[in-house]
Amino acid sequence: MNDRLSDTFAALADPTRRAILARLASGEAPVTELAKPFDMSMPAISKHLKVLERAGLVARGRDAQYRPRRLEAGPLKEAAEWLGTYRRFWEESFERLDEYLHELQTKEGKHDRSKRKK
Amino acid sequence: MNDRLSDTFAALADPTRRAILARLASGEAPVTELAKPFDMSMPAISKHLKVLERAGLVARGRDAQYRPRRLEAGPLKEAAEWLGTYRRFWEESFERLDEYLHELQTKEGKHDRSKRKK
DNA sequence: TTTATAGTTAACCTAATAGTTAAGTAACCA
DNA sequence: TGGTTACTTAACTATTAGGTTAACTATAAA
Repeated sequence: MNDRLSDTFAALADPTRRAILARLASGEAPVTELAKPFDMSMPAISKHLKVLERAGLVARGRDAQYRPRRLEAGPLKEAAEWLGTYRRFWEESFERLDEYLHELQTKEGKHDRSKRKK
Repeated sequence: MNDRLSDTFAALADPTRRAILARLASGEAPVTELAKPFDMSMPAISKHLKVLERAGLVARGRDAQYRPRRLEAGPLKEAAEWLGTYRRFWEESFERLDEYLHELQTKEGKHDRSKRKK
């Protein structure tokens, strides 16, 4: 998995990492603070952060002994754009559902009452 | 990784699988056809398909000895919605870049020329 | 009834992931 | 100077992922 999109999706495929991003959405934070919500060792968090950094989703700052992380949205945008090319498929299914419901409504009572609930 | 979103992102984190989805976007297809573009054994493709199916991205039909796959967009929609909650971040960075460029333009030559390259 | 086509399952290998503990580095604080 | 806080790195372990070949199943076609 060497391409950008693969790295991004792989980074997002973990709830801990998504939670870290969610936290960073409300502002930059040092590692110890990012680690707080998780029942996990510091090195484990460090590794998750490294994954997020390699994917370009998170950047590392420095402030005294702190290494505050901040969100970098570029790769999220790319991922969203990739998904966007499939938008018509989920919109289509709504159209079909719509169509189906409409059909049910207009054909109401014409046949198959026996199988209708209540 | 047991949650839906993790399974979805994990499934998307592989270029072969994304290419399979892209192919399925232009209509359902049997496994042998899906396999054609790849220099990879059939069982490998079978495994990729299984990953896509477990994530709910692909459904399996049957027609004689064929097991045609089709795209299921539901999980793509969920993923897109998750990403959408971060939209303001990539829009914001454009705003900030814009702002910065504007600032550069209006403050041009006022200070710190010494540190400017070239 | 045999043969070919389409696909899956099993068994195996290697490399990467996700976690651990223990030890190291860097900056501040008394 | 010496301790404390905030990390990171190293070394290890267990599990999962992605690939292979070989063998199996199911349907069609001769």
